[in-house]
Amino acid sequence: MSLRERKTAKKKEDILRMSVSVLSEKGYDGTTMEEIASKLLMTKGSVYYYFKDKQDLLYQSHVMLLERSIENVEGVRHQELPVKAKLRRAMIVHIEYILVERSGFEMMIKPEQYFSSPQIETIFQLRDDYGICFDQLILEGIEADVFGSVDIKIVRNIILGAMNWVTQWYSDDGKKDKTEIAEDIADYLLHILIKT
Amino acid sequence: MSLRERKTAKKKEDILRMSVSVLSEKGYDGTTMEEIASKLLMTKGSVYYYFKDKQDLLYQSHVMLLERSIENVEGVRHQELPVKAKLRRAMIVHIEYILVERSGFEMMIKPEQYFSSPQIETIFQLRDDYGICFDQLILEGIEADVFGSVDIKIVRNIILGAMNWVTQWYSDDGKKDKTEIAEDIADYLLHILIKT
Amino acid sequence: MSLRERKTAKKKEDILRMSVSVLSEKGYDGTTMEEIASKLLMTKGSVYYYFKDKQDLLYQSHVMLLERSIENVEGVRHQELPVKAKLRRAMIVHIEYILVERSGFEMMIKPEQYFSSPQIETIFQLRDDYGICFDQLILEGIEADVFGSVDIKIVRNIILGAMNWVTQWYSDDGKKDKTEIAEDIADYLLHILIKT
Amino acid sequence: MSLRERKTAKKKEDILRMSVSVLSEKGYDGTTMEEIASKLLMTKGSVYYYFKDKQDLLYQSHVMLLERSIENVEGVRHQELPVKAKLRRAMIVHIEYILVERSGFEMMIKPEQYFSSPQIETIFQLRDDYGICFDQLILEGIEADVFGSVDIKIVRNIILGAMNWVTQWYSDDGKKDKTEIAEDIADYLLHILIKT
DNA sequence: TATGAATGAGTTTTCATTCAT
DNA sequence: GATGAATGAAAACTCATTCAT
Repeated sequence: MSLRERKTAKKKEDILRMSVSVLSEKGYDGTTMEEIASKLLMTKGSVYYYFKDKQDLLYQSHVMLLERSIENVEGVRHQELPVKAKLRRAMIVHIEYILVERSGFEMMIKPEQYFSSPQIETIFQLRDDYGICFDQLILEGIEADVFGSVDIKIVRNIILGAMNWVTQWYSDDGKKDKTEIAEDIADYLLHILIKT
Repeated sequence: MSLRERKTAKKKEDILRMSVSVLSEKGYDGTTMEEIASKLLMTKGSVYYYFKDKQDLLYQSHVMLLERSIENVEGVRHQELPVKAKLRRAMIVHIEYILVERSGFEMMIKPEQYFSSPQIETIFQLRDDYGICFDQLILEGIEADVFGSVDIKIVRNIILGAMNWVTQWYSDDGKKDKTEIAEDIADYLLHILIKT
Repeated sequence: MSLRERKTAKKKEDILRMSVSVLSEKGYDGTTMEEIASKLLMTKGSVYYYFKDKQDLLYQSHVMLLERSIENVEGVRHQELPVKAKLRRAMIVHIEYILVERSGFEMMIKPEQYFSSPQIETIFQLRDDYGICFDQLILEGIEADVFGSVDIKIVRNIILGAMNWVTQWYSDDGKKDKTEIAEDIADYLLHILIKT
Repeated sequence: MSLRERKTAKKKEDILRMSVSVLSEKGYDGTTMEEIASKLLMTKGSVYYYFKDKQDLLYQSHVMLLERSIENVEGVRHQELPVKAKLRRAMIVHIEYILVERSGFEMMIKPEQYFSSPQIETIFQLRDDYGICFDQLILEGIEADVFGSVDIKIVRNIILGAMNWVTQWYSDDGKKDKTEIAEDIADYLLHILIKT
């Protein structure tokens, strides 16, 4: 990759990162291109140099977010850890990521509303991949007879829902910090799986 | 209340109900007043006769939804049932309601994005009231020594998150119907609370 | 005129009076039918029973105002007074009327903007009649050799302009009351006419 | 100021000028943004690029008009002329300006109707400044013992009223042209001031 | 007569998008 | 590559007016 290409890629990423943050604060329609641009000290026109249209920007932001999340969890999945600890870790990482970015997962809410055919498939695919990461961690536990034989799909979604909801209620000024909250949630959720 | 007044109230409710449904399908910005109106075989102007503006319509829809949810759960809370069964029932009722309204619950996600000061407080109050219903059910269980002594706030939010997330993944054409899914989720979530 | 007719006429006048006052405070476009109606504790519909449309209401308000003004000045014109005192009196009456109604003459400003052919002629006719009242007072003075031989049309308009402008600057909380101001203005204006 | 900036400023002024003219012909509410734009061979959108909203456009038009008027009179005030001639000149200039712009002075009538707090103060300030120009010319005359010792505030307002009213009755097809009318009015008004 | 409802035409306003420079 | 300008389509909202009861 030439210097030029690298510069462009970097700029694109900057835009995406900012776009994720603005988008998740104000929502897709609440955010204007003007706004994203001006937060980056650019003009609208420039943003259009890097992205085809607003759709495209939202889409790529979305994909970036999902890919990062997957990387996070995949990272954990390949660690050498007992299965229970591994799932626990994955949950903690996910929650922390959400709380740090404080963002983005709201915009995951209704992808059908904003994307259509070629894009929506990718999104769903990534979402699914993400779910599957957890499925596999659960499956591993069941096979190791550490977890009870639950309905994986349902339990996975309970876990995802409980975790993603955290942005709705967690506040920095409570007595627990992000990590403590993440640990607590993870521990409670494990109760669903642990064999007794 | 006179006949006329009752008719007006009825109309308002019709509009609210439709508005909830369109709004939750297309989102706040994706929904036009035109659309809501035409689905009710009215004209925009008529809708504006009943509601000050789009904001107002959205706000009242939202409030209606929350109030109904509270009624639902309160209804369960006053039933004569063993505490565990009661919480289970409350969860099932909540999930079924969400799935039936398939519904404005997405717009519950970021109220700050759409409402401001005088309204947002009411919304948060109602949300809180709703949460407290569950808190009390949990507390009852703890006091009856049926549930372990969990951190109520965290567990309540895990439960709410897991339940609300259901709109994201449940599909009518799976092999389980709404009630079965609701029961399954409730049962799994009870594992978090049940003393072993 | 039957009782019924008299009642109707009375109601019409009430509406006109209120309409003049609202109209002159908020302007033609700034005033809604709703507003006029509600100030009279009526509904829009009722107002439409008495007046064909908003146009008509404005027009008749306008005419009422002009006719009253003419009556005022005509009243003075037929008094037995020396010509100078008579003109002075007419001016005072006019200014007081304007200040008491605190109204209406602003809406005289651009009749062409609001009225068209059949109506505009009447308005102009009345306006003219009003001007002519003053013209005749001036003429009387010239013929009596009390006033210099001025260009009547110009002087009349100077006088009208100076008088009508008073709503723009007179404030009740100054040290002079309405009558004093009216007298002062009248006296100064007479300087234009008085032979030296 | 760069070329670009100058171009922008020019465009803004063009819009203002056109807006003044349309506004004064049709009144605030009678004028649509569409109309202003199309007279400038622009689209509505473009006008909004330069002005925040209709309010803003009207406001700035108004201010421009007032500022120009002040400049006009100030220009005269600093000429080397005998005081009586100077006031006469100022009046003529004012009347001519009004008749040429045939314009926006109607909207001077009820600024409270269209503007509110931050704007209205500026408007009133400018109006006042304008009045003060005349006050000073009058004062000069009194001090030079050319004018009698009149109540300046009242006389100033008589003069302004008489002059501003001219748009109501002057018609190009009469036998006198704008300048002649202006001179006549000025001369008559001087009678109020001149010592005898 | 009076009125609550409904209507629709008209206006303001916003914003993603394009494009010449 | 970047940007200021311009555009136009879409949406919210207003209000005079009508009409059945």
